[in-house]
Amino acid sequence: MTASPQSTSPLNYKDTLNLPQTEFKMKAGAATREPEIETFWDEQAVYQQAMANNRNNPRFLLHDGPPYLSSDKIHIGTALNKILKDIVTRYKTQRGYYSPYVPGYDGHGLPIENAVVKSIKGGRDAVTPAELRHQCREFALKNLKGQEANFKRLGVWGHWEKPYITIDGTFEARQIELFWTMFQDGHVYKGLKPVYWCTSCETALADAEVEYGDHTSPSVYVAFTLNPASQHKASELFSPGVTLPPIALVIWTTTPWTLPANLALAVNPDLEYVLIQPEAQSNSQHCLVVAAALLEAFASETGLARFKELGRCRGEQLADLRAQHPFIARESVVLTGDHVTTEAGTGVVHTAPGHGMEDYLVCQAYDRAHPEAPLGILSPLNAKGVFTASENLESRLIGQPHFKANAVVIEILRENHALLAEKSIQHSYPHCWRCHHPVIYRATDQWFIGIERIRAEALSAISGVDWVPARGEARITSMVEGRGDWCISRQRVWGVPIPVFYRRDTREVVINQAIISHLSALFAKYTSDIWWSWSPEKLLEGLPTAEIGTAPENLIPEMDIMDVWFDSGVTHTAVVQARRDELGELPVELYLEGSDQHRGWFQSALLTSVMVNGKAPYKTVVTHGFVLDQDGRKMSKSLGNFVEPQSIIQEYGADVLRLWVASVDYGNDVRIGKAIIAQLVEVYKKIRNTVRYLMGNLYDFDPKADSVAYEELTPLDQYILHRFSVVIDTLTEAFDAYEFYRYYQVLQNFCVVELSSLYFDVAKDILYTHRRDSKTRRQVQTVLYVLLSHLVPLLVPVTPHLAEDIWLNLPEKHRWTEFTSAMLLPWPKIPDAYRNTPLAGSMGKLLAVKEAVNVSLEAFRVQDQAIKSSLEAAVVFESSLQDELLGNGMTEKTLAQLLMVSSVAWAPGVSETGASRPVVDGHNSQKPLGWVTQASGGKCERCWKYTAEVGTAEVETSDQHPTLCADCHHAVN
RNA sequence: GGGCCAUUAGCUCAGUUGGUUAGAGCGCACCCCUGAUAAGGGUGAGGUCCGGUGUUCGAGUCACCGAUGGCCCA
Repeated sequence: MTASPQSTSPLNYKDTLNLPQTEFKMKAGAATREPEIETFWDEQAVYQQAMANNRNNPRFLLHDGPPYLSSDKIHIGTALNKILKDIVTRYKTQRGYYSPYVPGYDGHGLPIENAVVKSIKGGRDAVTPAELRHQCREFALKNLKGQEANFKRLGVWGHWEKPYITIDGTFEARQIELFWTMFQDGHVYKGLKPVYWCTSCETALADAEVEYGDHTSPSVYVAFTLNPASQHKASELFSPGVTLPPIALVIWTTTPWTLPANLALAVNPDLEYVLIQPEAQSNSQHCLVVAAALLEAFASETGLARFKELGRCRGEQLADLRAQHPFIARESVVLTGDHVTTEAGTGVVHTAPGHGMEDYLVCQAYDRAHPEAPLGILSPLNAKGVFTASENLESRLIGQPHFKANAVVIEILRENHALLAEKSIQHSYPHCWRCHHPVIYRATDQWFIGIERIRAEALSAISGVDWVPARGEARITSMVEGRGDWCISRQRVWGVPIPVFYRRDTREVVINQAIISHLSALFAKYTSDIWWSWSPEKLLEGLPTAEIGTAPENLIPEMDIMDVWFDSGVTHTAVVQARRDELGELPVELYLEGSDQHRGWFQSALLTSVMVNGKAPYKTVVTHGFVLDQDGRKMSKSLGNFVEPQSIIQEYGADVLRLWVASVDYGNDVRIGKAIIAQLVEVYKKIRNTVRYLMGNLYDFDPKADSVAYEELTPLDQYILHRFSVVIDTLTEAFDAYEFYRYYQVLQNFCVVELSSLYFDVAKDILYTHRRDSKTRRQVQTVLYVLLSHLVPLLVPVTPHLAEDIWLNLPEKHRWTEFTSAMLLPWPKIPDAYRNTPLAGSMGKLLAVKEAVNVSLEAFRVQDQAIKSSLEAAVVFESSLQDELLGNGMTEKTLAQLLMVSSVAWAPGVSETGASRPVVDGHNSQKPLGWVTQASGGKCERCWKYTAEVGTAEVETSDQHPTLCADCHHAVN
């Protein structure tokens, strides 16, 4: 490279152009840039500033549902949830609402307890409950730190200095106060409920703590003979007018030891049942009832060779018949349940509510419908699984462990002629995960919250809430309509204690206002850990015996803890109400969680809120679906299809992940994967480069001094402003309706179609080649500045890092407010004058012509190889179109600019001459609108347009620039 | 096994109360530019509207059955 550039070199003219200048990088460099920006936000306390700015405005409170602290990492679904929330609070803040966001964490519960137990050498028994709780607390707090860092790295803003945590002493203090409130109002009661029980470990097990494995059990068929009144009814049912021998319903069971607790027989209301009479010599003197579909299997299993059918009926007709218990002086009532199937057995199910979950549920339903004669629950076993003395129980059974009781029961059945068949089978059966012994269902004392009394009120509260999407209302309504009482007892240690004592002498429950107030103050100070490490005497120290009701020495503390759903359920009061000075009154504006929370948090919050506050805790509930992989499959270890939010952030940045959240219709399940992220990266770049173009071309523009009045802008300028106003309206509507994917679609479309491919492309010529301070250039810059100043705030809710990166790269003169951070920018409002529908109509026609010209130019370029750049072409339109294409401020010059050709001319009845291509209206191809031809004249070395002026004597003699057109000649001088 | 939901182009989304030839952007292919340059522009090809049956003059849209996937429950 030795030759110096010649004065006529085109390269020289490049230096005379007004090319873009900006410090704003094309590449985001998110991995390093985003954390810098987050540090800036922390240093500037932008969240606190934003809250302070809106402190006295109307409130919009989104109350955070607490993620569970079982891990220090966050799942992609949690990221989706947090980002959605962040989009909402940022947008509402921009709209002027006071919209604080207090992050929450859920820190009690079995998964944490189990994880900690696993890490302890020697397991649960190696440590005291107090020590175990200490470790659980450490574990939860460690995870909180991890999750918090992950959430902040998503760009989520909020009150990170003071989140709420369900394991805080102050929270626990509120929680037992709320328990007391419900207790006082009669919502809390003690009852029996079957739970998985390991008689070897003598402990209750959660569902997650049982493992299934093979087990050998006796399989017996047992006859339950109807009592006399029912005998008559059944007889009429199956065989009217005929006197039948005694009728018995036949059940099948693999747990004969549960027969002493039998209280009912369940049939399926929709199944057909058949009554048969075995022929003599068989081992039954009764007529037998079984499901018709199972008759054949039943006959073969019991060796019933010959029998005759006496009649049939539907299950629901059997309801309310009463049978005699085969060996206890008690009746067993026939009830109906959909859980009865024809998969196995007889279609009549032995029902012992103390020993089976379905049995329990179906009996609860029966008791709700028959409050005058409830069945109740029987479970005559102690913690070791040994039969205890109970009413009418055979003495042979008392003292027997349940697994030995099987043989005794079978013996008794045989003696009583109730045993139709017996054998041994192998089947899948639940076992304890610790000792691997078979487990049983055993009814134990549990604390419940009654639902019946508040069900109607809860349902009416539901109908007053705005559910988004709307189908959520039907979902939670049917769940609340059908649910039973809420068992809040858990036989664990990592949780808030159920704050009651029992008297040693009378076993009476002791709880009162004085005790709760006292405990609450202690919990707030020391946390509920003291329940496990302090004696009742110490817990109640300073409280007069008179206020307790008995001497502290006479008290035993309840050892059950509360269901974690109770913890998180009451945050409306334990957090929002408790911090009402900061957060305001209930109900809050919004709960926003995954759709699984219809059964979880939405419901636990609603029920507790209705009980203590008499209303729903929220005005609106938004739910989102689950995150699946790009093939629509659930993420699982075996498929190895997990998408980690951290890895996306590391590679592409949090804003790309946030853009993903904004791009999907979260009302249904959403997908994520490599290809989807790749697409979002492209869109992110497009938006970023759109802004970069704006910034680069405004470097010499002072909005105060250089702006051009709207009326003096060109039609294209005004059209873009019109389109932009429509876009902002649409985005606002989309955000108000929580339809963020519309934001994504519309914003992307605007950047691609209106800006990049139309306006920016056309404007380049003016921006680069016209004189710096020319009016034409200032017109364009005026529009660019409006776009920039209104676009940045639009980016804040979804891509805050990008918005801030722009703001920090903006020169002082381009900042339209004095805010230190883009996060404080209000939502944009565009002047009404920019809405110009008539202009949009006329410009629409011109743009259709531009499309048609583009097609012709493409053919001219590719097929004819007549041009390369479109500036090498000119367009000759049919003269009659002149009125349509010009006017309204449009001239030949601006029309050529719009079409990006060198010139536009008119000719009557133009026809193909030489190298040319017709311009055809796509919808009406009969006659061409005109023709594209090669531009005539010389190429201006500066603006690259072809004009007759280049090289003419006039230009040549006047200065040193013989290769420039007239316009450039002016611009250069 | 039951309840609820979803399924339109490779991807993300539109498709009015049933009404012409089902749209957009991205991606892809080809081409242009090299003065937004790890950018920009143009043109074009992509659809068994998950499948089947039915209602209707007419179905992506309504009804029923089924498939796949998801959530909740058992």
